[in-house]
Amino acid sequence: MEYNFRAIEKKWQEQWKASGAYKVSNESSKPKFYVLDMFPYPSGKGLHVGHPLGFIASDIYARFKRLKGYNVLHPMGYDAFGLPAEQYAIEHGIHPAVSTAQNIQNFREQLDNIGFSYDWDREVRTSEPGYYKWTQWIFLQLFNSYYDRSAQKAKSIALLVSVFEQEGNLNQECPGDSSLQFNASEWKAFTQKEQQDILMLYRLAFCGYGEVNWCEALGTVLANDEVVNGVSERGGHPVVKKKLRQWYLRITEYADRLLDGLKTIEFSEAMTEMQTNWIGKSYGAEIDFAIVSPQSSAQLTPHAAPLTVYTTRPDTIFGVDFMVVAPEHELIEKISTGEQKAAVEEYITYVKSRSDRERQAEKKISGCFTGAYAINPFNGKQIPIWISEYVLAGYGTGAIMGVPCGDERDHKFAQHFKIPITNIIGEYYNGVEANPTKDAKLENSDFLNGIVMRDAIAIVNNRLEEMGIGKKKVNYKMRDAAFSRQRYWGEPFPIQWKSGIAIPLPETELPLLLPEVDSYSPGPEGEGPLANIPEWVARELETNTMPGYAGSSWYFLRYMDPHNNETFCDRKVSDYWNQVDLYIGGTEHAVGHLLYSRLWTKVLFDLGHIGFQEPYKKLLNQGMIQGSSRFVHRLKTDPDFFVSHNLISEYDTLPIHVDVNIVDGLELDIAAFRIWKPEFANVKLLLDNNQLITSSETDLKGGRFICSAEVEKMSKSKFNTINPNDLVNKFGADTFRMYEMFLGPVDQSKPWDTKGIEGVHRFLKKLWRLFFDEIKGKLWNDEKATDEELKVLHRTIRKIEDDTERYSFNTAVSAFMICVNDLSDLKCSKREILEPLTIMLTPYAPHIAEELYHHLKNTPLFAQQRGAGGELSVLDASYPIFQEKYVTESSKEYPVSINGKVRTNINIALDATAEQVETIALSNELIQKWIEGKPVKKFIFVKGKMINVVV
RNA sequence: GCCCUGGUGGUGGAAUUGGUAGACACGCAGGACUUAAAAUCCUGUUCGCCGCAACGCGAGUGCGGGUUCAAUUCCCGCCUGGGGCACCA
Repeated sequence: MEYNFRAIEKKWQEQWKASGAYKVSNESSKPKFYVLDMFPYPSGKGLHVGHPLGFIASDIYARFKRLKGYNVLHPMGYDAFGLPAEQYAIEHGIHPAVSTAQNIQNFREQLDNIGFSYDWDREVRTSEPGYYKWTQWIFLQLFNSYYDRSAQKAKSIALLVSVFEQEGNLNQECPGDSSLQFNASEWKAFTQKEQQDILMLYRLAFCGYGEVNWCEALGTVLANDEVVNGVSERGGHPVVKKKLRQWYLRITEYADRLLDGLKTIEFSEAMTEMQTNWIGKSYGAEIDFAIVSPQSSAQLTPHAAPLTVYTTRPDTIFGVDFMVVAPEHELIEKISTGEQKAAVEEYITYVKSRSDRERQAEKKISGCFTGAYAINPFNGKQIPIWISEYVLAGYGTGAIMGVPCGDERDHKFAQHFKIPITNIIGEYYNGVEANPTKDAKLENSDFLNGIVMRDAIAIVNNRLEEMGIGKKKVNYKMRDAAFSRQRYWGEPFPIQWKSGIAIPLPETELPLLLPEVDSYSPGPEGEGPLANIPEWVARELETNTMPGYAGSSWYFLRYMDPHNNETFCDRKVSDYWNQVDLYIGGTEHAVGHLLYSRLWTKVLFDLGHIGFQEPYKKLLNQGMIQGSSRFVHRLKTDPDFFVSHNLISEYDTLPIHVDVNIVDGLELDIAAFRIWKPEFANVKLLLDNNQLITSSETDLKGGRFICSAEVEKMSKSKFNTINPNDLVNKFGADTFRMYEMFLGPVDQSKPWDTKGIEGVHRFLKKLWRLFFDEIKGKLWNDEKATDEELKVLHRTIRKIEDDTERYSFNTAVSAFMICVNDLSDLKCSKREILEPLTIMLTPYAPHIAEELYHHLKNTPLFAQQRGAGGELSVLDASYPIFQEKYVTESSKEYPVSINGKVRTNINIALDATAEQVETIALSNELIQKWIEGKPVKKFIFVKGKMINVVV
């Protein structure tokens, strides 16, 4: 009987489906465990081998926990709204709902192939009305809430209104406009529109104006991704910044809580750092500088408005040699003087054509003097005001003070424009590069001279506050999250506009269904496609739709209670399942999805809808599977002539992508190549041994055609994608699952390489042969296991359990291999050993495990024990328990090194004392030889590890 | 420009992070079985040197320093692959 994986896998997949083996109940006496994958966007390209890496890891962990006696929630669904489906609709006229459904079906087939343990009854699709009804509902919660800063939590906006009626906004600083102040009677005197405009400045979901990438030629707004070098990626049309009405989420109010929450969850250090950097909390000060402009060469005119800069280093105020304001800064127009005006305008025009990204990455220093000067409030020094693209309008006040001796970028700026540099840190500054130290004693700093910079910060802050020209200020890099898109394929906002007032739809009218449209093209004036629908516009409904991250911000909750029509998720149910215990996905969502879903969770918590405020207890990042592309090299002068890679230095060639599937290692399958594309059918190939072959020749004359290789993103256009289906067909799901894990640590990025998959497949066949012999048939028996066999088993139990628990799936696979190798050597086919092994293997290779388990259990004895009709599945077996007594050793082969070099091994009892060990070791002949009679300086003995003799 | 990650045999990786570098697997070489192939099994496989061999010696975890009895692991300085950026005053 041989290992017929195709029949076995098909049989058990059907059986598990029929028996509802993966159905999960919300009620159980077992402890709960929630394992979640980042749900995929169902793209038209289908799954490639990179996708399942995380899915397999989570499936292994979920099945492992199930065997360990947990009630495990392990769902899957689709993040089904998104731009690609809309793009596809524009190009092909196919409704996004239709193409999305097709893609989902395709994904599902691929997923089913691999044998995941998802409870498909809980599937969610964010684009289904039954789902987005609740996305809209949560949006209304956000819309109807504000952030109470003193209580540090979200509260109902109705509450805020009653506060305003009693005391105005005296104790409720306005997050949208900190200068806004009114008392109770003023509030009551406002018109309804005025009141609503004010409330908008408080709401957690609010409407405002913001800049977007606008492409006039395409008549649409573009994502940053779609803009390359100031033009649209598609078509290369110019893109400009345009202000549009936008919805936002007031995530900035939650900055501190998002920061604090990181301490309560297990994210990787890198991930925590990324989120921390994104939030970007900094402590500094805002300082007002008076401005003067020369009216004539002799006369300086003061300006009414000051230049306010934000700095984290007020202690360096005497080192300020110039100011830089962002090119968008509103002051520029007022302060730039006649002589400089033209240059300033020219510079601003140049900057406008550039993206923020380009501006930041630019190595070349650019800038323009405005002609105006700021006055240092402490010593009256005139400081030139420049504009430069490296200062961004969106951060701080959009203006900085340049301290060249302490900041590298300022230093380069000063050097480039030959601005004299004031040294305030003495020998800490070497004149060549800036030194951002806080340890220097200040010099050239008036009343701060001799004070350590670190201490000077508070002194300057106090002085500025006394003078009324500065205040301490905490700043965040993070900005409020833009929450609207001028697109079709997303959730409609449940908002009507009446006389400029946003009115939420009553909950009873949810879901507000996404209407059918004739065309998916954008609406007029940068509005979304919904603006093209007369009925929609007539109802005065919002024409924007929600962004992709809306639906994914709360999907983990819907899985818990997916069919509930009364509420997004029953509170009792969310109390039971609680946080996601293990969340697996890629780092690409480090700051987007992961931050937004944390925000939504906190708001839902504040409003009392759920009982926890961090969605994910533990996050595991899977590495990216890269593609390993192959290239053939073609003569530049002759498109029908290809040169083997080892010879290209002698020719002028161009690399061309070739399908990795027709290259074995680096050797091209020439016959397959000629068939691959018709244009290659008759080409000439110069082989590695300098033999030239033409289309008619099949004899390779002992040569090979060698390709070159490069690691790139996995993508269809690079012909380096591998479809998991092909591998599953060839080797089976169990082999595929184990091979993906065997590839390396799950969190490490690596290029895909199929060539080792045979080894894993051989392992499963070898395991099979412990159970069955081709001639003798059944091998397993009920003989008593020997100590040695039990030692092999229990070592394996310890290793697999430990490795699985710490997500080291690659080493677990190798532990299985070692175990099966050992058992084969021992010719052990005893049930006592094989049964626990089979159970342990279940998370990794469920199909073969179930098959073998059933063979083992297919005896009258077990049938009797089970009773009539008793279901039997390895999925619910109990995990073998490790027993120390089988693996304890009494002695160890100690490596002995002399002066750090290992010279020999000696076997010493583990319970030997240090003195005994020293005596034994030093009397050893070989060790004596190496000591060469020299005195022993030091004898180091690390129990259970090694011995080192220093002479 | 800034941030985060990696760099170990021919290849993927192991060494649970100071304590025997190269587990496990691929590939390769040789052999057994076979008419042959597939499958399977056995042996060898970091590099260099000496040698018939056992053994032995030396080098070795990107490069150069350092700390230590002991460094893939810790520190300093470089080189380099990959990923991300709204980067921060």
